[in-house]
Amino acid sequence: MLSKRSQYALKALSYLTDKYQKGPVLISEIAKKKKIPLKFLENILLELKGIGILDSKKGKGGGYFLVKNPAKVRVADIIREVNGPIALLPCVSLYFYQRCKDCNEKNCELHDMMIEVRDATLNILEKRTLVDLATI
Amino acid sequence: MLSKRSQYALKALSYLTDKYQKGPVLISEIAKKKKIPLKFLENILLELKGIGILDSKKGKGGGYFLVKNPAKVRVADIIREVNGPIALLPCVSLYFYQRCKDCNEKNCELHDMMIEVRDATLNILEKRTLVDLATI
DNA sequence: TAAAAGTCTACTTAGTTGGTAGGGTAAATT
DNA sequence: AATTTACCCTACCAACTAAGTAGACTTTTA
Repeated sequence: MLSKRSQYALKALSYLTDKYQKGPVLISEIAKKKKIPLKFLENILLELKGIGILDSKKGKGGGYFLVKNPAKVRVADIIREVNGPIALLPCVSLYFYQRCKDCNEKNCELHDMMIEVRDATLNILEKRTLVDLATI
Repeated sequence: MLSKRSQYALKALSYLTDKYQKGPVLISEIAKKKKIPLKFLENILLELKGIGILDSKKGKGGGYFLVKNPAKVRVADIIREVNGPIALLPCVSLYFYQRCKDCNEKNCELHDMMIEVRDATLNILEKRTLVDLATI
């Protein structure tokens, strides 16, 4: 399951995609429209700014805005950043790979099936971008 | 990600599938062969017995054994029991459905995509059974 | 009746989730 | 230059989950 944090991140990005190239958007506006706790959202947006998807402007007339083209930001990458691995096991994760101790992958009963699940999931999440989350 | 508990459950069931209809298997044997902490495994097997997949026999010559035909036990159902929902959001889960508060599904930005991911995953996990996890 | 084997209850330790509170700091407007 | 607006940062917290550990108890069978 995705964390609330991830859900909120995707929803906030959806809103900012709607407002792409229309100037900064207040955190409080996003929070209200997407029904996200304000201070929690603040923290999430900061993380997204940290990885260069968003930028912000201070002072009057400030707020957050997308800096990357939303058509180029993949949903899978947002989930990886905010939520963590997409795969069901660390030993089949592409971005968070960790060897199983006490189980060599070559003859692991679960390995092949989990690779399949991962690929089926990525086949969807790596093809979707923020544009697919836009509501307008 | 799957919990350790789920991984252990699947591995233990894999072993018991190998030994299907060959009499009870000691917890300690499963623990050793599959490298699972003994007391943790004990607890997991008890849960699996509780849902009627396994049964056990006490005393000397006792142990655990599969009671269901392993070809009829779906991996998806084990994961649901031990790990919980397979879907990424409660509002798209078939067995653990919960309505999103503050977001109506009809016009939720995430809903359709998450349904797709769920179906792609189930398409694999509901077709695999314990027989697919057997090593012999 | 002793030994083997599963059953049950309780506890621990560590980490994560989903927040809340409050002040600090930078920038724009007046 | 002062003020306001709005982002930035640190700390804290309660509840929950994961991943075990410990130890006593009960049942079976040789």
